[in-house]
Amino acid sequence: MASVSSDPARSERPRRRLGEDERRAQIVRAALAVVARHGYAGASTTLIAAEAEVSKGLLWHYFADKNDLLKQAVVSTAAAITDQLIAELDITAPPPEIIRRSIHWIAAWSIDHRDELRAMDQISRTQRGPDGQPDFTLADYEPNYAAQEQLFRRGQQLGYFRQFDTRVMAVTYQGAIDMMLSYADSHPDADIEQYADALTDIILAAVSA
Amino acid sequence: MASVSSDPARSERPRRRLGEDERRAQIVRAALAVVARHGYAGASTTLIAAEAEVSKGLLWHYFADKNDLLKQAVVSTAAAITDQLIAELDITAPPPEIIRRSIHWIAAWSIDHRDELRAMDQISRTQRGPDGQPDFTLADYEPNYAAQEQLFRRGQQLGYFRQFDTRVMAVTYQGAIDMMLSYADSHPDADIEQYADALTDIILAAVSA
Amino acid sequence: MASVSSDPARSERPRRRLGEDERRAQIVRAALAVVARHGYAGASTTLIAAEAEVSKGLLWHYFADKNDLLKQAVVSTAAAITDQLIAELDITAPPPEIIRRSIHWIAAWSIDHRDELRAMDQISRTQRGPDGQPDFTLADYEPNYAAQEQLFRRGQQLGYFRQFDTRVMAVTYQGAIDMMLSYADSHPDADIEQYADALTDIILAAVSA
Amino acid sequence: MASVSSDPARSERPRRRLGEDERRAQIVRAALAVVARHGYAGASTTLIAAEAEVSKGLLWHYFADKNDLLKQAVVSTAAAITDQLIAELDITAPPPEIIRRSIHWIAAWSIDHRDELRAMDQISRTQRGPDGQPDFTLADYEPNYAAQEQLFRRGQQLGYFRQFDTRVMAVTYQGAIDMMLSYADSHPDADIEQYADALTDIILAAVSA
DNA sequence: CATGAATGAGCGTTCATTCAT
DNA sequence: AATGAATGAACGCTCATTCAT
Repeated sequence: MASVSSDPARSERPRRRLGEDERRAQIVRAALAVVARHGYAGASTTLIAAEAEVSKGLLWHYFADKNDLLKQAVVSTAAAITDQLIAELDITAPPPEIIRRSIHWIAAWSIDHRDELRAMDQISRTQRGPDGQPDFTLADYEPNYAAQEQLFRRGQQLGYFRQFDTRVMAVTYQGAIDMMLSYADSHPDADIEQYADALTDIILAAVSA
Repeated sequence: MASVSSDPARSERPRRRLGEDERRAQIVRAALAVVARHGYAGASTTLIAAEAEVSKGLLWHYFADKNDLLKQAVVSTAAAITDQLIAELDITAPPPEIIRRSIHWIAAWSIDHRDELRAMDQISRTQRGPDGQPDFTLADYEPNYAAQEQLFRRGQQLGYFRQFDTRVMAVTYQGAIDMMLSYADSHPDADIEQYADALTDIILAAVSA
Repeated sequence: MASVSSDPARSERPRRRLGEDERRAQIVRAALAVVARHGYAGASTTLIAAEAEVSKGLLWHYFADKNDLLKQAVVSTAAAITDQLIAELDITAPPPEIIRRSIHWIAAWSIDHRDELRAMDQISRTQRGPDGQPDFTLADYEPNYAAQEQLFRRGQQLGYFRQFDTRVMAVTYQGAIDMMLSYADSHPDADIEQYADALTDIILAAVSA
Repeated sequence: MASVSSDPARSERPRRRLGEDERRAQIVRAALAVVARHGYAGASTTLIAAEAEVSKGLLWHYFADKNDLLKQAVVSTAAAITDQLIAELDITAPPPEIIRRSIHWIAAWSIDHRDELRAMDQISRTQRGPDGQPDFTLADYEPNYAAQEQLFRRGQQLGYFRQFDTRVMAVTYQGAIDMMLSYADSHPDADIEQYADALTDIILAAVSA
């Protein structure tokens, strides 16, 4: 999914003439790769351009500035992930089952996307605008929280779940998922499937009637 | 907050001489304040020195370099917090009670220490050494995890808690606390006492027999 | 010597684009000029960039760091000088004649290149690497010594010169040349042609059969 | 000659109460040692004060500034060397014999004083005043040159030496001595006695009738 | 007299951004 | 459209010098 495949004569510089969207995607991919490898502070535009095999100046053709590039990298990739998860999920299934499957799907998905996750985490936590204010806040999670709350409320209405504060539960749920990913990232030998099982058990115990 | 009183028209401050520990503490405080306000990337030594009302060069009198300063800021402040919490807690109380009190104590404590928390979070998540590796990792949380696991196991032995994976629960618990603090930070109008109540309810539901 | 001609009232220069080699040469020239004028310790990158009429940052486009710049300045200039001298010399002439001509050629040449000489001398004697060891040592003179020794031995074989320690003589010869240049540098009114005559007399007296 | 000998209770800080001259000498010795070890650029006042086991501020009690300290270090040490050499020499001996003995005495002396020599060389070649002009020039060698010229002229009058330019010869002679010391410094395995023999031979060949 | 904490100017270097080509 | 040479502001850090103690 990440590398070029349709390039027969790959000698020297192939004189790419890509459409605008492919170029943007290529640069975004490079940016995340560099942030994952060198950290937010180490991700210079020089490095990103080199990783994308593109000249430095071209970055400013496609993005207003470095902040804009990294912001778009996070936003577009996060949207893609959410889309994938939703496509994967059977939203008519019982809420406990949806939760179980979500946790496991994310756990499995994260194995092949550690770098993107690491990079997005770094950027969203570190980046600030010229005014010094964070570019990303918990407010950006609102859509996720809302969707999650909706699921919890449906579970409550259907009698699967007991009464609890759905807002706090949604926030806690996101935190639990993030911790699972961080934990898997920093404990490469841990069995993430097993972690997902244990976490599912805990979450369901917290919410079940 | 400025200390000059007897020389309003002089531009030079009178060069105070402080004991080593007070100066270190003063600089550490300034560093955390600046990181909280401007973010990790925006926290320049120039800004930190200005915040501490001290000349820039003095920072290197007390700290080997900027990394060292920020590392010590996190470590020393974290130790102070843990000490306070432990002193506050009655470890002979029933485990569910300990959890309830811990959550509420941290929630209350955080109100007066938002900046320190924000700054410590930023630094510990962002800072990397000269080799590019993070200065702080989840491994630094190990002591916390271990203590928390011990509490959960005691609760299980005493029959308060059901059987569950204490390691995953400990990680999830830390994540839930962090999210509470982040949430309170980004929703200044939210009632954190109420949040703490709801979170206690959820956590205890997850672990209780 | 300033190159702007068509915009006298503008403070910004028009950003010239030069070939790599010209720029390097320009910067090297500026570096030697600044070292000659302000000494090694006084030769800051700020001054060098200003002398080259170039932005400070450009230095790091062409040289790894300041040490690299000054090292290359010495090496490339020394190579150019040696090439010139060799091209000038008739190596089939009798050794005494070669010595006479060398001394006079260098004496004459030095008149127009005082600054380069002064600067190269300073740099080669002063500069140290990050490990604290000198960047240049007498070992770098070995090729010169070897060539000079060869000349003396040829003179001995041909019967022009008496027997003497060619190594010590080569070292002494280089020292005598250096002193001539230093003397000329610090006594601008002295007649260097005459000095060269007197030195030739002394050297030939020392070696002749 | 360099270290303290009359200090019975050397515990902690002996609370030295030295006369002004001893203090100056102590600091001068430390300065030369540090310059020899770390080079001119690496010789900070902090290092020098530490080497002298004296507080940093004390340096400004005894010397106007760092330049003054190093200048005095060179001047006073050079004077001491000259005094020693003169005391050692029998100035009534035949000039060729004086030259022979001088060269050998300096060669022998240098073995035990490499560090002083290295340091003095560095300082005298590198140091510049606030105006950018060298603190030491060949003009400072004038007394040496004058004395040396006098010796040569006496040799000429007595018939030992042929006619030659005594000024150029004096300059060359000093250069030859300096090269011997540099050579010995950078070739620790070379036999300096033998070098001195060979150099004497060359010098005498250059001047003898 | 002696100390070393404190200062501040200046350093070498990095890097996002611009713009001549 | 695309390049990368060139810019300049800001950075972390050093160190001779000062001065409160």
